[in-house]
Amino acid sequence: MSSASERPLRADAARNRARLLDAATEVFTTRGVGVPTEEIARAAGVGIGTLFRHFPTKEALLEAVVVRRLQTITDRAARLAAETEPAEAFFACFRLVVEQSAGKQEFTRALTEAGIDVHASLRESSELMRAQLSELLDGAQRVGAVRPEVGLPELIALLVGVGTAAEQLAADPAARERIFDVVFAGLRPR
Amino acid sequence: MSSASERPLRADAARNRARLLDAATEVFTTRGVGVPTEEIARAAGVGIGTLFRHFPTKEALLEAVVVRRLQTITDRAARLAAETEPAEAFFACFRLVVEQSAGKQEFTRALTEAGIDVHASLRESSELMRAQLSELLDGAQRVGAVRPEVGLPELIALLVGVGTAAEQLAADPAARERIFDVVFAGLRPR
DNA sequence: CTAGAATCGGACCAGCGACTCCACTTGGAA
DNA sequence: TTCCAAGTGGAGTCGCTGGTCCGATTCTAG
Repeated sequence: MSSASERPLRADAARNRARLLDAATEVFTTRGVGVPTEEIARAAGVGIGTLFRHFPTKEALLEAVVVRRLQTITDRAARLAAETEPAEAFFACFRLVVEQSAGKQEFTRALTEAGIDVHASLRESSELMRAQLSELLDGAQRVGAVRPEVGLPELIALLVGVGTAAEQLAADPAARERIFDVVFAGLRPR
Repeated sequence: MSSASERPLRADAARNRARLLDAATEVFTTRGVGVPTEEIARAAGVGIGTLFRHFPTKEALLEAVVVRRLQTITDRAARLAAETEPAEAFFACFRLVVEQSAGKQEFTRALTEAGIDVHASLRESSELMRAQLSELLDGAQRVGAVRPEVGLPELIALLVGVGTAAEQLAADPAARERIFDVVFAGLRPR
């Protein structure tokens, strides 16, 4: 519905917008939200003026990046959920979410906010994500693959937490694997 | 040794220094590292000049706060380790560390850096903490209370991760308890 | 009690980074 | 091809924040 309200962008404008989003994703995720806006413009090969024409605020840009990322992940999760049986789908998605948000404090924070408060545009996509996660959790619990007393908030907290943990072990994949082992084992019923 | 090299502070100066540390701890942990230095001075009831006299840099102040916090935790952990048998000590310390660093991104980051790079003063106290943790882990593993394949880096990553997770569930102690349940269960051998 | 060394405090400075403005360029409809 | 609305870019504005300076204000030794 939002795209319906916008008149179509001129070809070059659309290209620049896309470039900005890509550059912002890259820069924000690798160097943190603290980087000057100008860096992003430079990385995208456009002027700062152009950046602010497309995104009225630095925050708006960040928001756009996060929304896009949330959507991507939700989509993949949905596909996984549809194609795999519940238990496997649940654990695969857990991995997916953690891996996709690895090294990305911003995204982590976005997830965090999913449980607290968000701007309108974020609200929608994070709601979708929550729904998807809830469904997966439900399925896995029904099949007895996950302890019944774990709720959605705990799942989200764990996702964020494991994401943080994994981030620290970026250099050591084997150790990261052990983190998954531990948490997955803990999630299963005794 | 560092206190030996300093001449004793004048009474009021010492008081102000302590106030600054307390205020900084409070403000940093509740509102993030981003708060203006001046706020801290105000919270401590001193002028900015005084703040910078005691801590030449904002970073130095943060460092002092973190060092103090690390020491406190390490001390408590050591006491726990001495007074309790290994398995219980390990899990109690896990809780202790997580709870003490809850809501404190700065401290979390400090712990993070414990695995990466740190300034000289931090290095010392974080090294002590690491040693303490290593000892606890070792004891618990020797007693068979924790999977043998979990190493110190994984433990630290988990501490940070669970800290992050717990932070999100600040409003819901029961849910937080479930996080501990899951992770502790996962840490135990099958 | 008093000198003067140690400390205080807040006006002031400098750099940085988000955002504005507008002269200039360009896509694409006619 | 022409024209102009849409779009561009980057110099400049502005507020904020870390950090300095120095006259005023305590402490405390003697």
